[in-house]
Amino acid sequence: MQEDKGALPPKEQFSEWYNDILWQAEIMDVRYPVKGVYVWFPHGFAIRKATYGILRELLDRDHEETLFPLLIPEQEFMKEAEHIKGFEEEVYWVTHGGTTKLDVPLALRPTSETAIYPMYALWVRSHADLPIKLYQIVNTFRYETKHTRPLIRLREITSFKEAHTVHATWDEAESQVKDAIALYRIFYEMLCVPVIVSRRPEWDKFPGADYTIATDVIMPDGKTLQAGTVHHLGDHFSRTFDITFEDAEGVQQYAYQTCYGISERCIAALISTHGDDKGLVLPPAVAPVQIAIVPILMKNRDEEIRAEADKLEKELKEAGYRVKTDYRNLRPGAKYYHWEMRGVPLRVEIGPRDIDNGVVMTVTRFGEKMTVAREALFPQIQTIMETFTTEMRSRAEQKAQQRIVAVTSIEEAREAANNGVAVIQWCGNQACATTLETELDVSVLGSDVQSKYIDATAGTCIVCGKPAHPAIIARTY
RNA sequence: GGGGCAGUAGGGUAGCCUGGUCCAUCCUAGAGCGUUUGGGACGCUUUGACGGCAGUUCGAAUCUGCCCUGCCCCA
Repeated sequence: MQEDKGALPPKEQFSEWYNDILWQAEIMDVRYPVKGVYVWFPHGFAIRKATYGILRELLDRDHEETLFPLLIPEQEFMKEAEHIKGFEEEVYWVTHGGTTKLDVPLALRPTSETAIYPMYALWVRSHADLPIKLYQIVNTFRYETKHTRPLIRLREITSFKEAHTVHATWDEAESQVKDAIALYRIFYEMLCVPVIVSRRPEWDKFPGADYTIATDVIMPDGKTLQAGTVHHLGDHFSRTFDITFEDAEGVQQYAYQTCYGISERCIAALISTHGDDKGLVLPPAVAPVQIAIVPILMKNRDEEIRAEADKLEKELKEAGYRVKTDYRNLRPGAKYYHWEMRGVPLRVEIGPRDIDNGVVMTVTRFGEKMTVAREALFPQIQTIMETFTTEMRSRAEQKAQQRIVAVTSIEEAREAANNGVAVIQWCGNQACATTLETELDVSVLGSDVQSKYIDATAGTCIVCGKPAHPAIIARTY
């Protein structure tokens, strides 16, 4: 038993596992010599491309994609007081052009409100221009002072999908918030990643928002990862940036806005939710290689086997699958480990015995082996892929459910939050939240929790005993 | 923000305390040739490293300082 043959640390050691899998499954190269910024390997980038393809497809149904500049002039950036306060310690400033000091310092966007909204002020004239629903997928910069981590806490976020909408009324904006949450739910459903939706506490909302709804994912070590936020901006930014429209009666009104974002944390959630001791496990929808064909080459029948594998590859590609045939000069076992590490959902083996019997061997990433008649392969493969996706989803759901525990005392909460998400009753008072946060070393994620595993029944506050509603607490990334 | 530990081929490491024989060890990986192939193949040949700058010294991977980078703990 040689353990160190490219094997991962066990997933129970999540931190080590995570760092290692990024390297071994060729997702990110962390060796770039600037803190907090990393390089996408082609395989990781292909996962990103497929994942963001889904996100784009969902958004494109009623949004338009756009692209705003990376640089934001200081005077625009400084307009919204709360917004600045939320970001001022994290902004990178461009102060020079060559050796010349700039008259106006330029911020590298930490998020694009202050880049987009001055333009919205120009674009929005009448109620007929509304609603506006735009999004962009861009890189953003934040000078993180805490520990940076690939895909999770970055100084350059490379894959920030941010949508910015403008509406005539507060209610219409709220309805957009609900649409956005629904959209994020579908997105994570397609990644087979369970999420918990909740309303962030007042002190934790987006700087300059009326309120913030967030989606959290429970990681294998029990900490939660914020993997999507939706903000109702009210009219704070429209007042600041003077985004007004003429209503049907001819009166100038301030517009109402929302914005919502998802970053490459969704990839971190994808990897962490599904991966196992052998490597990545990817849903077929985002797997760069959906089917790996491993020909079992024998010297005396080499050409015949290659011809069969080629034919199989051609047919699978014509059926629309992303397929790779592995002709490398390695033992078959080495190839199995290779593709398992990279999360390929289905492996198809074809060797002399199979050819003689008119079959192929199929093996899913969960290790389920099946001999399938060559003639009957096509309907079978589709079924296998669908069943596999369903199985991924239910395994992930089960793990998530196990980590969500409703509790009625602070001691129980300590225990539950140490292992996942504790569902408590909370009166909504910040003092009670602070008590919990400091005593248990957790964060109050939010209230108005939307999850099928969490009961919405009211009760009494776990800290002060006053009337309360369910809230969730956890250790966070 | 505070404290601790570390940086040696592409990856993982030995050597450092006690400076010299270290043109730096082992595993892995890469390249070439050949034999192999139903769960991590084998043989031969070969490539490749002391984070950066300064200092101490006859001599530095080894000691000192600063910088850069990474990891861990605490707020």
